[in-house]
Amino acid sequence: MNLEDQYIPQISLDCVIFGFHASQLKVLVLRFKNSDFFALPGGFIRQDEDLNEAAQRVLMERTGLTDVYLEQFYTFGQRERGEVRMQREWAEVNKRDVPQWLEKRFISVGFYALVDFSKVNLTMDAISDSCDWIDINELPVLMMDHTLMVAKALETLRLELNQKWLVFNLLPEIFTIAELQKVYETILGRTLLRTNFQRKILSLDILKRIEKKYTGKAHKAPYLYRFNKPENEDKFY
Amino acid sequence: MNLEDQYIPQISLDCVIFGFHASQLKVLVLRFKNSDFFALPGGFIRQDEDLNEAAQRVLMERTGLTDVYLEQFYTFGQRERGEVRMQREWAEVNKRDVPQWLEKRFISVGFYALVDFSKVNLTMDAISDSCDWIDINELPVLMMDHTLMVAKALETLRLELNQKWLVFNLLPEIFTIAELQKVYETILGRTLLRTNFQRKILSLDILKRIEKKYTGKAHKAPYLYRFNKPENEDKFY
DNA sequence: AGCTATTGTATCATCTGGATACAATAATCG
DNA sequence: CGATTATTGTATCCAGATGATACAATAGCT
Repeated sequence: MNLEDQYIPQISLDCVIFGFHASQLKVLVLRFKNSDFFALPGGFIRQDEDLNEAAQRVLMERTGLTDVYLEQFYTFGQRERGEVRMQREWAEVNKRDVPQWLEKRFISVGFYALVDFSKVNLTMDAISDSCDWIDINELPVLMMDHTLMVAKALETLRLELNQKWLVFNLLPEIFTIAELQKVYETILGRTLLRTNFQRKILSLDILKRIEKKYTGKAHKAPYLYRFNKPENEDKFY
Repeated sequence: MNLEDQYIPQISLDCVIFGFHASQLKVLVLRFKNSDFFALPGGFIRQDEDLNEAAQRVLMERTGLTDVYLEQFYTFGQRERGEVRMQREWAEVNKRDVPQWLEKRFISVGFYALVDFSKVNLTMDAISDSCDWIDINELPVLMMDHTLMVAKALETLRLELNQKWLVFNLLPEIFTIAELQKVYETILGRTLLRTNFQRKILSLDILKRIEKKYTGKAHKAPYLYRFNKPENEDKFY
């Protein structure tokens, strides 16, 4: 069975995978073998597969992640997204032919994912030789329109931040309010007043207080919390 | 030149076109020749054409509309969107063969458009024999997943309503605050307090008061306004 | 034991939005 | 022709949310 029969031609998907670590918002970026080409993890859609399922599969195959918060944010359909040239350059470097199937123009559906950094166990695939978390403010130049994709994904994330309970996907099960606040601040790109943030978050009645945290630091220990999803999803903020 | 060379295979796009008239939010729906099949206006993407341009073109070709507020809202990639069956049924009714090209599974990018009802001059295409504005609450059963598309488009519209200056695309150049309020109410699906709506809208500093309206009605005449887009797009609501 | 950095909570002022009141006014009706 | 009616424009009161500041509690350090 050839590629054309197995996958839908001229459509791809790419994933902007967000993680949070050391007070920084990070994106998972692949580096192609024997090259300085960086790209987002992406893949194709099988003929007998739902688009959204394909995204889950691609994410799994290329990064080992499963059960991830994953959502479409935009479909990139520029005539000249740059793939062909880039693919060729990469193929030259690697002394391989680009399959004819890949020569054509592609339309790519962009997904963004939110993952718990601490749970990620990266697996490498055949073409990429490194796969790293990179601070959103220190991204290298990415292949094709992938830089635009990250920008657009972040924009969507900011917009949806206060519409859905997204942030908790970026945190471990248990966390402090200070950590939670840091996530908000990093995504929004601005600082928030600690006391008011605390009041607001607690008033939402979505956090379950667990116990005191042993910090080992020379100051009062904060409480630990767990996200407690409310039954009534209707109202928000 | 055959279809396969001209258009990207297995990708389509569909448009949910919103208009406002007689205090109702309406959607433009096509009815196929010799059938009871209703569908959204849609089309395909040329090999040498941007996705978003294709949407503008399709809109133009099928409805005569140009310069329209048009935006992606979701990409529909269910394995079984129902096209094949529906296409066949329609083809049978019309004693025509479905081109092989169309037999395959399609992924469709959904766009929504906001148009000034008063400016629309509908033109019919070859396959549809009627093209009507239908109240969003009185839609017939639509082909494939188009009913879902309308629902998702409306959801997006509601979300973006307070993020961007969308509503004014649905109104003529000049309007009263009462008319503006009616648009908000219809989209949001609930009534708003007149006095507070007026205060809020005027405080945003986006309306230019023109003159008094001669109504011919037995009561105080309202002012007319024009939308005055602010330079600073940053802050909103 | 006192110091320091941080946390948890209270409080005050300000802003925003819901609700009500009321004067202004353009036609119509008696 | 003045009273009536429906609607518009604006003011005001009140409750709840948010911004800003104050301060006591506390875990480890010196």
